[in-house]
Amino acid sequence: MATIGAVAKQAGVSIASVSRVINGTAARADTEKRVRAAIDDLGYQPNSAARALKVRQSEQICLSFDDLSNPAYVLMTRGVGQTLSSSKYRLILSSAFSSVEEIVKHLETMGRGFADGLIISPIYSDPRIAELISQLKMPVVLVGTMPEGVNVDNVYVDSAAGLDMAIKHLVETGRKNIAFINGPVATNPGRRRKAAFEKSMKQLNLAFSNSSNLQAEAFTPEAGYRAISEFRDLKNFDAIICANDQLAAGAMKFCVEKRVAIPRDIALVGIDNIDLASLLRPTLTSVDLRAEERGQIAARLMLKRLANPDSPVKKITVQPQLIIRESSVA
Amino acid sequence: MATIGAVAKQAGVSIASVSRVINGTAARADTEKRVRAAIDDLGYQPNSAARALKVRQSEQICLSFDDLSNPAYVLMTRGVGQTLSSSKYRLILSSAFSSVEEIVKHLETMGRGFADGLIISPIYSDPRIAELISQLKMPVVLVGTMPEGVNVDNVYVDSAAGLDMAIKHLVETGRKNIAFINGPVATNPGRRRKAAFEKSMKQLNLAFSNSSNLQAEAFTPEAGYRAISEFRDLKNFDAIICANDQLAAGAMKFCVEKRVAIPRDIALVGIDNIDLASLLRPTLTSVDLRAEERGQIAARLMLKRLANPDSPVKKITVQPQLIIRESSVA
DNA sequence: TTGTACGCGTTATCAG
DNA sequence: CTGATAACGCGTACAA
Repeated sequence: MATIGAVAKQAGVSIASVSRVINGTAARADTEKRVRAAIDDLGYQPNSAARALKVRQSEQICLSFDDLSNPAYVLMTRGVGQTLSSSKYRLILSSAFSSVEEIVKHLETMGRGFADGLIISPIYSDPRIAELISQLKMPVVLVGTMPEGVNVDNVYVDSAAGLDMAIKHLVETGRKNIAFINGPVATNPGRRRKAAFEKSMKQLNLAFSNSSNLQAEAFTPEAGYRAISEFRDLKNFDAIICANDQLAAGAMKFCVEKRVAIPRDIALVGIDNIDLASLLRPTLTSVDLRAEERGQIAARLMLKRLANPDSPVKKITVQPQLIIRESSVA
Repeated sequence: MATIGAVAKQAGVSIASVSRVINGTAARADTEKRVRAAIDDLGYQPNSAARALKVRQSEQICLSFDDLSNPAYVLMTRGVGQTLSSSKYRLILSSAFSSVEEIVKHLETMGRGFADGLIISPIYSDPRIAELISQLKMPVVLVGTMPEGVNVDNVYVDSAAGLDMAIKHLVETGRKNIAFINGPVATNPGRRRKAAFEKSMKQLNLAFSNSSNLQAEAFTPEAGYRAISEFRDLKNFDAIICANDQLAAGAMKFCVEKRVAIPRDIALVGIDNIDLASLLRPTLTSVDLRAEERGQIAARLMLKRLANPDSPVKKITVQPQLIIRESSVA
């Protein structure tokens, strides 16, 4: 590979001049022209390792989350990727964190400086994670619930409000007995959605019990299918809210098989509004948590922070939106 | 951030010794112990830019493809990510290539050395792309159809065989008039699937014409919906094959709305076997192109090539599998 | 405006 | 087995 030295020789100038041309510092017109010609000629590309070593910047941003099999994270990744693609930063992806240990290990490697910033959406809460994030020397944008004691840029979606919208919508359309199929309550979303559900139900004076509140073992369709099959009697309910669309898809599948009519017998509402929601039959009413938009916002926050490291920490809250489809209205 | 020098001072040894301990070269037991203690103490992490500069390796692998909104690529990304996560390599993602220009630009930046290898799945064929890939100094694994004149590791799925399986399955289950909804024929998959469809149809002596061969403007459900609505009369057909599951989902939606019964009036078959296929109603018969597995294989090929740069070029062919579901059998 | 020379943090060579 | 030291390729004082 051609180095800056080779370009300098070819152009008959010093390496300093080549560097200046590349980095846009002043240079005489004809110098610049010769340098550019040499660069083209040799197909020169600045070595990123050398550059990174010198300027202490990798031009890379790391995006970390639990798992790419969740379409909501795919949407987020798309948002981040889109925004980053018009910047100088590359996207490095780090997913598949099945345990707190793995996140901790990953966070520790951040010290190597291979990324200038970290956008992270941790599914688990753990003091170690919070501690490590706080100690990172690089900018961090956290997507999701901020752990205790962490103070970084944050993009947050008010999923409680979303759940509330869903419940109110169901009540307004005449439903009275609402069940909830949650994901693992060991996760942040699981815990938060459980709390939000119970709060809204109480506020609206709606009855609910442990038996109307199921916990699936994952945020997947299969888990949703298994979860709904554990209800003693579906006839006790006229509506089910699922903690995400994938769970809802599984639940819907079960209903179809058991000839439970949706929405006539039971209304079904999901969360996330992934593409799937409009392809199911009946189409699925869902609370749009704007994952792609959150990804874009997170990336923009990161770019701003990188450009201006000392600006005050920002928290951006995204409002969910209820997308009403066939699964909840006759 | 602590440097290797700081560790050396703290441990009372030379930086060379620290380096040796880190890289596992011989060292006396007590030297090693002191160095390790110092490393722990200072929370030292080797700087990856400096290391990359010296050893000419970035420990990063770049995965490039068209677009993350296609679930098949998400599967592939998962496969690659999984395999890479148990290696020392990081995954850098480069998607959203809407034009040949962008791919060319991206390929040119590869010369910067920020990645040790490139796994690429180009949706477009272009001589410039082929040329650039051939000239890259780094290992490349190509997922998909090899362009003319390119000679790199390749993982290939015999989608023609898959299409053939689908057609035979339809014929065996009594279908006679088979239509094909293709994606953009400007793309590699589009072109190949068109050719494969026509070849299989001829071989089986099945009638088909231009009017039974539609071209959607993208590989999306919306495009599938619009495409199927352009058939003059659906009654002319008793089966439709779609170039991917997303197109099929759109087509299915249209059929549901128009009260065309699937599979009674029309059988529907998709390609890719993404999660969606088993969630649709009716569930969708689909040709599994094993995207996730191809991702794993591609990553493994890359790791092998990196470990052994001079081994002969490999081509691994993956066999598709027809997953029969409700949309094609009564 | 241009060129020389140094240093970024590592690894690897070569004497001891 | 260890320590001093020369690269790796680039950016930038500083001097011209």
